[in-house]
Amino acid sequence: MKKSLASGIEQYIKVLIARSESGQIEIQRVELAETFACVPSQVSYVLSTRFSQEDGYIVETRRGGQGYIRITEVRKETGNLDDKLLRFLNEVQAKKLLKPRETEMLKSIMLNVGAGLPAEYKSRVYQGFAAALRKYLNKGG
Amino acid sequence: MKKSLASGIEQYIKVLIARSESGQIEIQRVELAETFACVPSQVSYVLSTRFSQEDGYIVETRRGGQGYIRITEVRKETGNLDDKLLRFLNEVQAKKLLKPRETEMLKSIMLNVGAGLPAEYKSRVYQGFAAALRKYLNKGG
DNA sequence: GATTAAAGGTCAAAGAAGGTCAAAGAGGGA
DNA sequence: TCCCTCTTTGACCTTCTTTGACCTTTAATC
Repeated sequence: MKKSLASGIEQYIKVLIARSESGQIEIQRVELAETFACVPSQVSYVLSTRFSQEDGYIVETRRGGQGYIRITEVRKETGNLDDKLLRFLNEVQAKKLLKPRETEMLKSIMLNVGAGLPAEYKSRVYQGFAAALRKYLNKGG
Repeated sequence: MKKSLASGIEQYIKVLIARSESGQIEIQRVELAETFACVPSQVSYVLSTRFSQEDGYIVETRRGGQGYIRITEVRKETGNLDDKLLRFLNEVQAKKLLKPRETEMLKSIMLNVGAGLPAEYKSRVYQGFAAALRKYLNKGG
């Protein structure tokens, strides 16, 4: 059974991410399309079907000259900032302090905020967020 | 990943400011343009897109002989950022994209997060938050 | 004071990405 | 075969960047 073009691109991206120390890569849509000899929108298709937030990835893009597509893997290793944040929010939700929709919203927002920050600030912002959320919940928000 | 000319100039200016004790620098448009081998208006472009008041800078200029461009980093005006964030969230809620409880929660959390940040990153984090929230809402969260 | 040179300002056009969406194609299963 | 889903393509859109021609302001010079 022949692998689809989409799967090929998917694998390729995943290898790139695996090889990166940071779990984050930047690609150019046209370049990747050229590599696979396909139209650029094919890359968009792969990103939307296999690198969604539910799949554990954050995708940020920039248009114009020197534009890029940045893909960040939200890793599951303990000690990882993103993972810590997710576990924290899960705990909070388990205590019925947040509704599911609220939890999902906060996860989505904070992971996206974090993806755009250099690591040294990400930690700080996440910690500030956790403190702020605790404070909010304690006040009987 | 190659950076755009605009980003390069942006970073260069930010380094100059960081190195200055006063948080204020003076440059000459033509000189900077020559440094980056580009047209002078490119510098104007960078200033208008990345050194606006919203971004936390004040730009003053003087034409004629011995003209200059003075860029001042504003560090105290953090209250405006809060106001802006609150207005943004109010607008979002007015569009019925967030429930009142959610809006209040986000306001409380983000103001607290912001309070713990050095002014120069607060703007960045708030902007990232706004972008992340928009992204979340667009996906039909 | 008038003139000229030396800045910076503006704006629109061209260029360089990525985004979107719908239509056509390909496979697999009932 | 017929359908349904996933994939592939391409036309067209939006956003951000780069460049250049032309304008305005200010200082220096005559």
